[in-house]
Amino acid sequence: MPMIQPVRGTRDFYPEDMAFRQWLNNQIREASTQFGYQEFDGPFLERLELYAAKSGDELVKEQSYVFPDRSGSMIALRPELTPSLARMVAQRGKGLTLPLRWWSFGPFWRYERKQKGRSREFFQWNIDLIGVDTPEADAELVAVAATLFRNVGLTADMIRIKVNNRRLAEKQLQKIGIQGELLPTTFRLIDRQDRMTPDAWKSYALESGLKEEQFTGLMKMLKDLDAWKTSPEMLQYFKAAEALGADEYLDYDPTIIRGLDYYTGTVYEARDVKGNHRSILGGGRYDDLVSVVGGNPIPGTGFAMGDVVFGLVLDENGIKPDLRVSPTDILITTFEEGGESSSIQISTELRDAGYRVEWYPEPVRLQRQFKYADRNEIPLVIIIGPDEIESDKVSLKDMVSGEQVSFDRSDLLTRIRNRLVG
RNA sequence: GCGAGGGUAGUUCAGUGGCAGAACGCGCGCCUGUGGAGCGCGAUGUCGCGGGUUCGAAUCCCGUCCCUCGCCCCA
Repeated sequence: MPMIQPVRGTRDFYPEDMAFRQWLNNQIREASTQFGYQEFDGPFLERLELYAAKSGDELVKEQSYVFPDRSGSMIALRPELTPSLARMVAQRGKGLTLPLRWWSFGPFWRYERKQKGRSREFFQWNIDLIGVDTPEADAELVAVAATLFRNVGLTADMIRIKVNNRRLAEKQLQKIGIQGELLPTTFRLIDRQDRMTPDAWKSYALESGLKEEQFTGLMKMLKDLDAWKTSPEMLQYFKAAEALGADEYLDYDPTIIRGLDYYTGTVYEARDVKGNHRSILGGGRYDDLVSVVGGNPIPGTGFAMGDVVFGLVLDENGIKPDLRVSPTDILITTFEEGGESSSIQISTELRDAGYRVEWYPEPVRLQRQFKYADRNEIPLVIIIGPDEIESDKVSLKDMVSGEQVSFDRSDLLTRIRNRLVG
């Protein structure tokens, strides 16, 4: 029988992969909770309409896994979390004590062509601050991200967070006569600049309805790295970021505008400095999302970070953690067959004392058993063979130092507790 | 949906018409109850699948499936 293919775009998590996923989850939990954020999660399945309400065109029509359930309702595997969050907030309505600081780490699905940094099934960290519309709130989110980066060893010369503000951009565009219907078009245009050649981009701009002088104005605007100084909101934002210790990662970048329609203020994304990867995280302020799903308007700000690019960037910078896969503290060697062997008895005794213990499940050559302990980086090995049983002793080997001692079996727990032999 | 490159041992790959290979990993021995380093020995396999050309195909031709990378979109 031929091997059945895994579903395209999914990943198998072997123990070593699972160790990384769990490590990432822990790092995310650590950074989030340091700022008082509470963990939550939405369902993995949602009604399709929830996404149709906002995320709009591409994400819903082209990239969602959609299927009818047995009652005929159209169901989607969640492609993002923000609409669920908005729904959950709207549902509880006034019962919630604002502001809300919520975070989540879980799986998402997008039906797209697999490529570097992108898979169809991926994990994402979402974190949001809801109920406040101050620049300080936006700055806090970036500070949480910066905390994670620092904790895992990603320094400011490895990655940058590029920030802009849509209200500022709107104001600037207004000055060159771009407003109304031309505004979203121009945002999309800005978003695509780095993916097109200058010539192609220019003709795309003119086709989109920009006049020649507006195009020139736009070019000038995208090169003005001081424009943020004209925005009180951004001045306040950068000041807060500095107080929060996050400014070392931050750059103002007028070309950052972001594709999603619901952003209203601050927008940002983190990229690796070398530019070898897609964005590590992206987010911003959305001030009327909750009302879209039927609640009272509540402002919010937050971002999402995918696990795939994050892992690639850690790897490239040589700071991906070397994680131990086996949880075992102590391996008990086995010499004899039979259910009542001393090996099993000792393993139970040590487990009752709170240690993580495994016994070698068959009496193979000792060499194999030690090799097994070595490969799994098990720090301690107990040898209990005919010699030990006859003299009522136990031998203990420290796999790191290589030292081995023999002592009375009755001393076992004390000797283990003291760990280092001698 | 469009474009490019691939598929040979567990893994990474070499092999372009004539015996199916290397490295790493794995197993065994040196070492009768002791891992990591070294040396020696050993096992690897539907050459993605189907068809065709040929005395002979991993190699050439046709078809097909799958993987990777890019475009689109995005974490």
